[in-house]
Amino acid sequence: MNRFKDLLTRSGVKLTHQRMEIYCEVMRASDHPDAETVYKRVRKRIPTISLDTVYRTIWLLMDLVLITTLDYPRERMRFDANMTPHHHFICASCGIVRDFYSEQFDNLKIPDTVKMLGSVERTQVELRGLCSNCTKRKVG
Amino acid sequence: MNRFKDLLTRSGVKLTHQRMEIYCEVMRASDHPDAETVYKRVRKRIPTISLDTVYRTIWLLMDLVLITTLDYPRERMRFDANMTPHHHFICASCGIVRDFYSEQFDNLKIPDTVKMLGSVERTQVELRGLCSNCTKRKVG
DNA sequence: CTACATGCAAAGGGTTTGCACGACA
DNA sequence: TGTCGTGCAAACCCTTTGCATGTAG
Repeated sequence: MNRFKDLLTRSGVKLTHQRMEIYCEVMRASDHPDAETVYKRVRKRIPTISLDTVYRTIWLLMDLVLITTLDYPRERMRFDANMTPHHHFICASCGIVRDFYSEQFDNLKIPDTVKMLGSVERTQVELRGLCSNCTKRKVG
Repeated sequence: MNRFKDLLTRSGVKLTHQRMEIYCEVMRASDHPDAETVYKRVRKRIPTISLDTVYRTIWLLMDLVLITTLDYPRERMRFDANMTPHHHFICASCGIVRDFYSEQFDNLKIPDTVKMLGSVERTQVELRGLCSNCTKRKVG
């Protein structure tokens, strides 16, 4: 929590109680809540908070790398007709997604802790980073 | 393509040229297009096609497990303040996402083919299947 | 004090739906 | 020929934005 305050201050961003409550709420949650859910929960403590403050704060926290999205970079839905086992390299900057193949990744040993959660039908590895194009662009 | 026709017929679904073109287009694409992009491309061959037919066909193809989404199950955006390395178990039926930890998965050896695509900063494994709740529900 | 954050309400944009017409089987 | 699929346009819903007010630093 102190780390949170420091980071906000050092980033030149104001420390409001809305921001603190929203961050706490997402931290506390283990169910990967959506914006609406965060909003409802935070409203128990700050009844006057608005949904758009939740959104604005969430994007702020993402810029500060304090939280992430479960989904791919903020985008519309994208589709894939490649139904053979494959994996994804995702560029964090431009959002491009490249398929790649790896027998090693196709056959990962499923941890016992996961077997208790349910049955696994598909294994997919996601590697995130900077694609070579975006790397060049940042250097140049 | 014959497999496609068979599957549609066996599913009691009509084989229209719109459906064929949309499936072909998603098959052919290697860039994980969104609905709008598929729409634009298919329109070159069927100028009168409409965007909502693209959407309806895409959901149909997903039900037939002929294509997938890059994203998590059709949903709103969800957030995660767990910034320590972790992985996800996703239930294909109810959409619940459970975190789990695995040092093996944290330290996967990156294939050389990926190193040529760009630099990897984060490795995350996604295991999809049926959670124990949904398994029970289907059996019961 | 002053710039930045918030709340409200309205706009935006991707996706879905109702309905009448058209086309596969 | 009957049923299902399509196109159109409007509805829907999540998310974003503009603006006046409030507040942290």
